[in-house]
Amino acid sequence: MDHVHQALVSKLKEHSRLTSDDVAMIKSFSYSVRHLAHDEDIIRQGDDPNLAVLVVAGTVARYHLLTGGKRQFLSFHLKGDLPDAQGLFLEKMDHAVCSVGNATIASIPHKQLIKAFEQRPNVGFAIWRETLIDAAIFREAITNNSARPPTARMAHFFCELIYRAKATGISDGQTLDFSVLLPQLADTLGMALATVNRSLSDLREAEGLDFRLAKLTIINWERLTKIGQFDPSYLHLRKPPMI
Amino acid sequence: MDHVHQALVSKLKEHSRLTSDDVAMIKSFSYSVRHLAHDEDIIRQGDDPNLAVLVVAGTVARYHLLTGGKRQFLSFHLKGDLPDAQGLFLEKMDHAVCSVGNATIASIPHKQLIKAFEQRPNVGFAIWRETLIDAAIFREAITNNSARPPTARMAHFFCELIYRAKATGISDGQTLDFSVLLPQLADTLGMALATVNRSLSDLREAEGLDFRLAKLTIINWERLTKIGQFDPSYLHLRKPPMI
DNA sequence: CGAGTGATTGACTGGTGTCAAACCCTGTGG
DNA sequence: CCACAGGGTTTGACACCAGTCAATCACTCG
Repeated sequence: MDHVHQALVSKLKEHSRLTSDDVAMIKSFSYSVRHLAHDEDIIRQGDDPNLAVLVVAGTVARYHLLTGGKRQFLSFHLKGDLPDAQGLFLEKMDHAVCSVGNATIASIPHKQLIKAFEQRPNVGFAIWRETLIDAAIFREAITNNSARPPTARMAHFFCELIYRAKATGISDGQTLDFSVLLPQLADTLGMALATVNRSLSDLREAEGLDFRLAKLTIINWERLTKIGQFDPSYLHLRKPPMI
Repeated sequence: MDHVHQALVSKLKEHSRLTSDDVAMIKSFSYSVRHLAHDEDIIRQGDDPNLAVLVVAGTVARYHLLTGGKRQFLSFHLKGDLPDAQGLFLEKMDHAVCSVGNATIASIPHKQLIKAFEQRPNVGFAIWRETLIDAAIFREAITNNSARPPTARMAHFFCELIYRAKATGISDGQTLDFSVLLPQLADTLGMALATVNRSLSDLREAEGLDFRLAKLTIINWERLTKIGQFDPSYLHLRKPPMI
């Protein structure tokens, strides 16, 4: 099996059971690959795509474009994620998708996916579950950005990120390459650039984590989860990774 | 057709096309009805429900329970909504569901729904679409609570609410009974109670809306959408209502 | 070595949270 | 009929956190 299909199968297996027939169905998907530099738009707000994007390497983000040009980042996606699965059933994109750092994506025609869902409902249910976990992550983001003070908010954000990275096997749970810039972090967490810096140095001094030069390093996981009040149950993983 | 089935069919038709066979399938669902007073929990965080909740009348809310007892409200659901459709495919509830004011709900066994999806994929796709719109609403909430100042945030919140109410036919677009209390509004929008009051009186003075005694009144829709930067396209309705 | 990009720090301000008091309305009971 | 209690709302005073803006620093690349 090539690594594109493998990425998708592994991701779905994080939360769903797949039979060998299900896997065979997934293996039959055709796709085309594309490489991206930093901050390239993959899909724009208002588009009506007929391809589904699968992250193969690197990071991809979703964002709202606001009046005035400001962006609000909504989520970040790692290897195996389908950042625009919603495009399967909703005509117009209500947000955009872009690369964060160098990234590689594969595009799968919607038609093939829909046909697969009709033939093997279980494949559909797995991807449905994927989109539901997506929604759970959004809910957590609402809470994070609305109810937690800056430093806890920052801590929680990185807890989720490294936890998901560890679950998909692209991180050992200690370090992660994550080439987001600080102004983008500000547009993710709903805080000013100065506050991003202040909370990052808070977390450095508290010996929770260190984030600099696009490299995240966990110093003390216990402490970090405590600061960020991080409880991973909302990620609905069948086998939660140990960090 | 009784009004419970009708509520679900109408809701799904807001965004999806259903054949008469699809509708017949939905009509076959059995259910049980329950009446609720204000602020009763319907499902708790951590539950593993085997019934899906359908709002028949009144309002239902979802919320996160935080350490310390504070709540973060995530969304509000009106007639026809399935506030815990995610329970269909995710084992443990990562949030709770409760009533807001008097409400009536119907519960449909998961098994019946899953069987329906297998027999008629199109019914599954319609409910999948429903959950995707749910996710779109969450995304908008992230942006609203993270990127908009208090008054705009409040305006946007009520714009969405009355717009959705109008779409499902339970409001004329001018007034709506909505028995949320101000402290709950604060826990929804991520602001202090004092700020809730300040922005409500801002909107009153700006002649955008009036909200008092659990009754929402739109004074000037144009003005309100402008203040809240409200663009309803994220709700993905086939026939957007005119207000 | 200089330019450029991004990170960091500092001074300042204003908005938002906290807290407490006052208010309003409704329902109840003397 | 009025007094009172209670829940919910509204207002005010005040402190402080977080936003804005500008200057400085660090690093990379030409």
